[in-house]
Amino acid sequence: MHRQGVLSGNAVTALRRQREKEHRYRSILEAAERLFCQRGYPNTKIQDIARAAEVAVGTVYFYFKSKEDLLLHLMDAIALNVRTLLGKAFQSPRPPIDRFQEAGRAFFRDFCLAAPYQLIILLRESVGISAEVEVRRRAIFERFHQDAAGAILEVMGEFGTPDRSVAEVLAVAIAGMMEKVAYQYLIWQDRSDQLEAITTEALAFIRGGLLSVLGHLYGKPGADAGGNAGGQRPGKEV
Amino acid sequence: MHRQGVLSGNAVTALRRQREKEHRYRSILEAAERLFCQRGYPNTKIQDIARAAEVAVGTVYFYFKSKEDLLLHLMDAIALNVRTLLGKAFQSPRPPIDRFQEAGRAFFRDFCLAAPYQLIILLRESVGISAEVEVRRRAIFERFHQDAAGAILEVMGEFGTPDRSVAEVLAVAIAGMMEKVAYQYLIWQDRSDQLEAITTEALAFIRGGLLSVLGHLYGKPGADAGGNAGGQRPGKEV
Amino acid sequence: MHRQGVLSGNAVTALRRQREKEHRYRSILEAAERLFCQRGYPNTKIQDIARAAEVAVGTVYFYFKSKEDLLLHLMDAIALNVRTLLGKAFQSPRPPIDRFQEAGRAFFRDFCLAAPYQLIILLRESVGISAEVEVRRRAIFERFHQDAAGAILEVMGEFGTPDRSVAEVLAVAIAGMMEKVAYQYLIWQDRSDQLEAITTEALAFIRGGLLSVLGHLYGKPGADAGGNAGGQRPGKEV
Amino acid sequence: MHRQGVLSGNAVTALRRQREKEHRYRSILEAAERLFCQRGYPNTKIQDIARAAEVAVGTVYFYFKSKEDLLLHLMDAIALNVRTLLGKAFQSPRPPIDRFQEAGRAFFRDFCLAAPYQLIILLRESVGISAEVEVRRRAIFERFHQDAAGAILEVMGEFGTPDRSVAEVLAVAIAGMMEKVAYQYLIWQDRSDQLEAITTEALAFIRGGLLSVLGHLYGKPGADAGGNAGGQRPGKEV
DNA sequence: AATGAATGAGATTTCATTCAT
DNA sequence: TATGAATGAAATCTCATTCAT
Repeated sequence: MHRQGVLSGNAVTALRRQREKEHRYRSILEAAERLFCQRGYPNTKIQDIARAAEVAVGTVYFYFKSKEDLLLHLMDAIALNVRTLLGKAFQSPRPPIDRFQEAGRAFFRDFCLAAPYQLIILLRESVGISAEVEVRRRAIFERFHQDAAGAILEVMGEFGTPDRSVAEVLAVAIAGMMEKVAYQYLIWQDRSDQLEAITTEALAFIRGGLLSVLGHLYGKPGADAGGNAGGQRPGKEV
Repeated sequence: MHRQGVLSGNAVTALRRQREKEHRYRSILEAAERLFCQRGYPNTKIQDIARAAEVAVGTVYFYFKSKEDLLLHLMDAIALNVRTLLGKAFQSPRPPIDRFQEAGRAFFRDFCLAAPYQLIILLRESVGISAEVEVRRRAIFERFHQDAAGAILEVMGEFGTPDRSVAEVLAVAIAGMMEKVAYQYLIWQDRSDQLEAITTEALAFIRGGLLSVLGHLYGKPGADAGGNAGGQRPGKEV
Repeated sequence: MHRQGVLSGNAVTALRRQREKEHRYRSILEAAERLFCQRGYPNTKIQDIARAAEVAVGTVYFYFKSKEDLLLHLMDAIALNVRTLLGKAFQSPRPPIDRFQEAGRAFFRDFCLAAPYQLIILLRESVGISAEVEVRRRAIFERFHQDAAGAILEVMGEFGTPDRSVAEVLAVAIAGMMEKVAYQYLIWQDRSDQLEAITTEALAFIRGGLLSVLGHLYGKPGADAGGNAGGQRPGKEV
Repeated sequence: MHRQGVLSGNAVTALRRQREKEHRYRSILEAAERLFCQRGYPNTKIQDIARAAEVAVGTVYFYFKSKEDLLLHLMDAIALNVRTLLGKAFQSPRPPIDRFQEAGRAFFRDFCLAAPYQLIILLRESVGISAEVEVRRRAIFERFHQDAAGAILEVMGEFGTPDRSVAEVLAVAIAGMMEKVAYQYLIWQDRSDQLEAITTEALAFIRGGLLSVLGHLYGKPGADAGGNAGGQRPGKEV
């Protein structure tokens, strides 16, 4: 009815609709995220999600093919979030070995603490749902591992010829460690207030393990001098 | 009527029945273990379990209160199995730091490889089922962590005054590493044939990380010489 | 888009839907009423009700929380029906004692004969189902008794000071009589064709009993000279 | 092994067994009676009854064909009990009309108060179970009604020619009253301490009603001076 | 006679998904 | 697009009854 500037009323309406649509999409995703964490995926009904997102059940199905699809979208969004975060840390201008510390801190501080629901979805609620979800989980973690392995290869490059297969095992080990620490101290216990100290311990462990393995691998007996260098480490870094 | 020295017919009968009862109980548990792993807990119907165990549905419910109860019993049996295994390794007469390697190898070789279904139940199928199952999971892992922390405290004892809270964080980290490596290389990928090498890498990482942290903690700059000492390690141990 | 004076298409649609919803609700209630009576509550499966009401099983559960809930709603509807009926009779402009006859006739003619299924639900199918159903049953009958006691108190008022506790016992007794007569001659035997006569006997009995008790209560000697007097009454009335 | 008197050991054993058998039978019946009342027939499992009677499930089935059969036996035992009780009262040497009072008091005092579980089985737990149980219930009550009708016929005999069909209606009405009063004041409310007074009211009501109806029937004027009070009324009503 | 483990048909209830409006 | 009533397949669990010992 009213025209504003150059946009016709319809155009304005279209824009608003677009905005509302995106808003709805996000509402649903957020409601699902929260409810999956609070009640568990199998105990969360589409009805609940619809109610929480203030839309009708049918609307959920307009935006997502199925309940599982909703979970998959959620997982993707979360994965993107983590990866972006870790990506930045890994691109730090600091020495390769330190980038690890940075990534670790980012993981705990900017992901686990900042978005605990997402952590829970990734580590608990998406486990054991179905073959397809498990495939997606695996793909997501595979990418994390590749990123981490890439970072390790860089560290290796400073010692000698990088060994991809060793790097991969180490990447998996490191990822496992961090996931478990997060699960233990943020999901099972709530020690978010002591997370700083816990993070420091864990990262020291990782750095030590890493340097030790590399030391052996490349026969640098003083390799762990890196640990020495790191000796001053804990306090300074990050 | 009664013969002295031999069991009366009734006694023999009673014994046999007892045996059969236990056999049925185990049949059901084993069928459930297999099916939960193959199809996933939520996709396994009580009917399937009954069929696989060659009993009637009602019989499953005679032995177990509910499907969840069946899972809990399964988890307990598995936990007992792992703990017994690790317990033996941790009681080895070798130096504390080496016991870790031993426990690690036992975990991979005697548990993960020997009973992959149990590994899957523990790490995947019991995740995200219900609050009660999660409580049990946590309790089980808590015990593992305590065991590992105990072993770390012994290692610490050789350096100086043991610090329980650090030991716990390290125990969690190490457990996480091993779980993840097992999940990645036995559940997601099947690299059981390369498990030997993977185990070695992982354990070297753990030993290195451990010694490095302890070195710093107790101010032994050469701590990582431990890594050196460990240098002889990789090849020999196991 | 909108026409003044008539309902817009949407509004018409909404209205029709509302009507259909109510229609379905009633269909289910009626199907349940019939089946509960014909087969008995425990032998009536939700599936049967759904089939009879021409809806899906899930639809029954959309309208009613559970099978028991369905029964409770049914009981409430029936109770409302009876109470309305009796209420009208009790508000008759005739002398209090006559209102009883009126209510009695209404009960037999307009309720028992007109809606035998409802009678059966109230007296047979809702008995012994569960504690909750029993509570509801009791509440329903309690209200009937209060109504009847109220009517008795009015009769008493014509004799002297009303005595509530006596009125209540009499109300219960009268209600019991009528229920039993209905059960015997309409549920157990089918003497609906002779109900007129049976009703007359029963109501005469009630009137006689009532007057006799009141006579004694308010010290009208001879009131019950052995039933000497009642003579004029029964034959004529009704 | 031991002989006593003339009975051989086997005979003694046989006797003991017979005693034990009867004891078991009664234990089961009593356990069922109690549990049916406490939890309701449908919520009582054969298992529960067996446990309460301290026998095995199979033993219950040795003595009773089915759960329903158990209930039927229970009902029969109860019916026998009531009938015996009422029979004695009705055979009293007192005037026929007074025998009613006696039977009424016996019902409330010696049956309802003395064996509330039996009352509950008869009035609540055997209702709506199955067609067969309902048939038995009806047969039992039919017999009560016949007994009562017989007593009424005797009363009638003192007035004139007995009218069986009227007697039957009155019997049903009286039975209904007493059942309802018992249900209301012993099952729904517990007013067992005031039962004396309640009984008196109810019996006065019955006597009054009875005499009034008979007065009219046999044209004894003055039969119900109480009716006198009501006297102005009767003709008009209804 | 007594036992109690085993049976299995069957009922209630749930809930992801659809689709007419 | 959005709605929400309707669907119905499917799964858990119950429990009366049986029967080998």
